[in-house]
Amino acid sequence: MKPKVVTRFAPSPTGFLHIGGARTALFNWLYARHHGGEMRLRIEDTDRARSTKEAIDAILDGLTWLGIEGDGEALYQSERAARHREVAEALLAKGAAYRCYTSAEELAAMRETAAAEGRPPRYDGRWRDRDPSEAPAGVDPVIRLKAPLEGETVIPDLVQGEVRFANKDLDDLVILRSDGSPTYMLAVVVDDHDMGVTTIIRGDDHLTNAARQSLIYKALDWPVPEMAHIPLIHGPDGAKLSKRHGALGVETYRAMGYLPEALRNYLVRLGWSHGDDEFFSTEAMIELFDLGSVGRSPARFDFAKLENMNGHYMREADPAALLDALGPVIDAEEDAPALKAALDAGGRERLAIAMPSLAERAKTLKELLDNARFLWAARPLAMEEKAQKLLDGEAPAHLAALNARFAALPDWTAEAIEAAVRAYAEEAGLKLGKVAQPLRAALTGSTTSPGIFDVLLALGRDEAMARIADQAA
RNA sequence: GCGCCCUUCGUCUAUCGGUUAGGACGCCAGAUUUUCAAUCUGGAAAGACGGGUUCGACUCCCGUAGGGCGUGCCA
Repeated sequence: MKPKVVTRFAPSPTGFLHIGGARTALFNWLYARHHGGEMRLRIEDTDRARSTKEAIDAILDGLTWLGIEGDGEALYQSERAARHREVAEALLAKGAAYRCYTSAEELAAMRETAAAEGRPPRYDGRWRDRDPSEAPAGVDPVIRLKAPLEGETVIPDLVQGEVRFANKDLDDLVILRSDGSPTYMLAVVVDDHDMGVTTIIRGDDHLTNAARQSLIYKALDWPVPEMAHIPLIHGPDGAKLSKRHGALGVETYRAMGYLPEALRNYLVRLGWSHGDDEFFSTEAMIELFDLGSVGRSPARFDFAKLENMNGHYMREADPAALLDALGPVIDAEEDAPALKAALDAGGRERLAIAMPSLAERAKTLKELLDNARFLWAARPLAMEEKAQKLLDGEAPAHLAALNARFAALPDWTAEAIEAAVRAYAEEAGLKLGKVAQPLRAALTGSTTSPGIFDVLLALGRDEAMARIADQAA
């Protein structure tokens, strides 16, 4: 029987959780869930200078928002330095590693000559077999792995297939720095092993590292975990995803009004497919996800498709949940304070009533919010040019007549409102549009809005009639 | 420079030697409609290039071009 699957997501907290990291986390999570296993979290904060508390929180918050939960406590790599050092010493003791006293200047010179001679810049192994007694005084050595000189290292990758590296191309990497701290290469191997990780799923920018790490595993006589290197996500222009090209923190997507389920669905389809299917519930994703269906070519991030999916999920969402999700979007608005004041002054009630109708026609919560602003706009409404035109001719008279009918309605319900407007149109011998458009203009100052009856209802009788009166003859 | 990876409509992808190369987003046209959105119908749109292998290649092999990643006492 195969051991329980354990995957891990190991971000380095030097920035925020960007879209590529989010997808890596998602794949790890799906794979673990699919196999009834666990996904552990590890914060790779070895680089103290560049790791910040804010970044760690942003990553954790981002994962939570996306609905991706790690199992068990998150491991902080920085707390494991002693263990890393211990493993490096053990390697040294068994002769699989050695102390190297080469200075930074020597290393630089080495690379320079290599470049000049057109050779790959690699450490030349000058301390590999040197006697420790030759060590220069006062120099703190690093510990390097005594990597094999010949043969090849094969990574049986679950996504990439068998990837081969000639060992001669892999030099003796540093595993412990001169200050006694572990390098990433060592720390990753030790932590993955100690955490019981069975399957490593990460970006294919780590593919070369996989070979080096594989060498460390072998030197330690530890089993090499299964690996899957997934292709990176590129920006819309095909260039590497950078801060200028869509590599925004997930919290930015939240502020832009995307729903986590939509982002997740979009992300899972970037690189992974299941026939012609596009939409997957969380359960379906977990059930169907497998690494064999992950492609090997990089994908471009496409906001248009994300928006489409987001619209889909917004239409399906619970209106009350949408109202809650609006928070971060409102905070990101330039006029956030005024907006909140308007919402508190009755806007929220109107918004709640109009929500189903609003959600139907917006692709993001940001768009929804923009479309909702007429709800709490101050009278007299500013008229768009095209809206103003709808108020010409007979329109003011019709508005006045409608207001009279509205005033007489016993109840201000969707049914009553619709019946009244339709009856008026019919009696006046007008197509509904002839009545609805002027109404829309008077009520929203615009030519586009949610369904007119929904607008009437959301505004409430008093406000609606007041706005109509402003434009009536 | 060297190593590794990649290459089907504009984008995400299906295809796992034999298909009119399918779907989705976007785009265009039409239908519907109280506007917008949604929805429905239809349309334009792809195998980077050159060689092989094969009865037959998008699919396998080689090369070229293009792209990506790596090449640190960063992670």
